[in-house]
Amino acid sequence: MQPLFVYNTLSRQKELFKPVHEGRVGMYVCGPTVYGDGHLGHARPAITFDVLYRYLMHIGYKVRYVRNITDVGHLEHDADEGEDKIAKKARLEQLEPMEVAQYYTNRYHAAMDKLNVLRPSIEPLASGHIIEQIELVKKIIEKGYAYVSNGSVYFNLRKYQDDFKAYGRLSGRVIDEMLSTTRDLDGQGEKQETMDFALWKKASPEHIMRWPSPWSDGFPGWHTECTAMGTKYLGETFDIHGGGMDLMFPHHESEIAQQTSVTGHGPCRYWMHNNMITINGKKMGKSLGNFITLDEFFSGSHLDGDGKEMLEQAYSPMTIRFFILQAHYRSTVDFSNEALQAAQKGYERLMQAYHTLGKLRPSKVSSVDVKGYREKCYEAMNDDINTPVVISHLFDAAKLINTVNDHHATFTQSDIDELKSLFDSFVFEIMGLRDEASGDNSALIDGLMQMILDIRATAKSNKDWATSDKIRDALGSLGVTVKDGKDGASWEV
RNA sequence: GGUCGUUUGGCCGAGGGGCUAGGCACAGGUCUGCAAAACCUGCUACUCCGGUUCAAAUCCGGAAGCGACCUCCA
Repeated sequence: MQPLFVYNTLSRQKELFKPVHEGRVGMYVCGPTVYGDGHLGHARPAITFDVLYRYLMHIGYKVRYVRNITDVGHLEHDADEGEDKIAKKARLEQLEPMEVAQYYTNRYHAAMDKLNVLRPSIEPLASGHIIEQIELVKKIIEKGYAYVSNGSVYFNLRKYQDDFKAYGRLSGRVIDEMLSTTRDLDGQGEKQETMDFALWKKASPEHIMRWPSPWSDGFPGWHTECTAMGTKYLGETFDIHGGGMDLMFPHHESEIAQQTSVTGHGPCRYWMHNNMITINGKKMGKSLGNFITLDEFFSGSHLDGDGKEMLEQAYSPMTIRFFILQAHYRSTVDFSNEALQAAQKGYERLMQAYHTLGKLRPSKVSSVDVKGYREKCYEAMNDDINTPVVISHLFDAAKLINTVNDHHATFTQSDIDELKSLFDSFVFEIMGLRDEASGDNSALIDGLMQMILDIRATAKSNKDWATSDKIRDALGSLGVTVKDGKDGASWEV
C-alpha cells in the first residue's frame, strides 16, 4: 500500500493517511445545490475528489464515496424574505421545486459525465433524508445543545463552546471573542445569540418547500443534511470529508459542532478543501455573477455582463479537466483563454505521445532508463495528490517517447510496455483523462486513412504536388492534419 | 475592521536553504518540395526592505499588492 500523505485542514499540515477500518475508506464530499447550471467552480471539487477517489481505489482501498445533492436549497443571501434558492427559482419559473431540482441534477450529471468524473458510490438527496435530519435535531435537543424558538430550532453555540471549545478550530477562527462581543440579546429575533445557527426553520406561509416536524411545518437548516447523511452512510467517524474552501466556515464548522454535540467528536479524521477558481483574480461564483457554465466552455460561447464574448474558442471537457489538474488542488487557479489554450496543447501533446508509443518498434537494447517515472509519479500522488508534478513527469516520459520515435534513442519491448502501463495507470485510470481523439470506429478510419495516405505517397513519389496537396487540404478541411515525417506520413484529428 | 492564505520568467504553474521543475508562447537550427509535427539549442524567474547563514526564491521580521472567509444576513 502506498504511503499517502494528505493535507488535513484541521491540523494545517500533511498527515499520513490511515483509515479507520483497514483497507477501507469512507469519503464524503459536499455536492452541488441544484438550482442552476454547473460552472467551472463546480468542476474543481468534483475533479479534485474524483482523482482522490480514483487514487485510493488504485492503491488498493475499497472506497465508499458519498456526494450529496442539495435539493432543499440554502437560503438566498439577498433573498427578499426567508426564501430558499430552489423555492425561489421554482416560483419564478412556475415549476414544482422538485422539477427544478431534477432538471439541474440531470444537467449536473451530464456535465460531470463529460468531464469523466466517476459517479459516487452513494449520491443522497437532502429531500430524501428529512426524517434523518429531524432525528438529528431531536438528538441535539436531547443533549441540550439546541433550543426551540417560535417553531424553529437553533443550535446553542455558547453552551457548545463552553463544553467543547471546538467551534472555530477548523477555520482558524476565535469564536469565543465573537460570542463575548455580541451581548445584546434583545431584538435579535428568535435567536439567543447572533452566532447561533438554525437546525430547523419554520416555513413562512409562502414558502413552498416544507415538511412536517415536531416543531413546525418547515425545512431543515443548511448544515444538517451533511451530518445526517454522512453518519447514515459512513458512520459516526469516517475518514475524509471534502469540499470547497468556501464551505469551511460556517458550513463545515457547524457540521463539526452538530456531530460533536451528539457524539462528543467530529465526523471525520481528515478534512480536505480545494481552493477556488478565479476569473480576473476574483472568485468565480454564482453570487458574483462572474461564472462561466461548463456547457458554455464546451460550446465556446459566453457573454459577460457587458455583452462581451469571454471565450475565444470552445474548450473540450478534457481540456478543462487537464487545466484543473495542472494546478495543485489547494492553489487558486485563474481562468484565462491563454491558460486554457496552453492546457489544450499540453493535453494533446500527452495524448499524441501515447499514440506514438503504440507505433514504436522495439530495439534489442535500450539506450535510456525508463524506470523511475512510475516511482516519481507515485511519490507526487502520495504528496497530497500533487497532480501538476505527476503531469510534469509524464511530459518527461512523452519527450522520451518522441526522442525514440525520432531515432535518437531506443526502447526495448519491455520499455514500451512499461511506459504504456505508466500512461494507462496515471493518465487514464488515476487522473481520469480520456483520449478524446480516438473514436469508436477507429479501426475503420485507420484503414481508410492508410489508404488515402498511400495514394498521396504515390503522388508524392511522382512529384505530383497538386494531388498530394489536394489530399492534404481536403483532409485539413475535415479537421484531419497530415504530418509528413521521415518514415512516411501520419495523421491526427 | 478581524482571521487566514498568497505574491515565481511573456503567460500558466510546481518546488521550498546550495543541485534542470514542467507546459504554453517566442527565437535559431535539424528534417522536409512546401507546411505542420517531432527533435536540438536559446530565453533561467522567484513583490520590496531588513535579518539569520559559508550559502535564501526557500528560514525569521517588517512593508506593499492580491484574494478568500468572516463582521450585516441563516
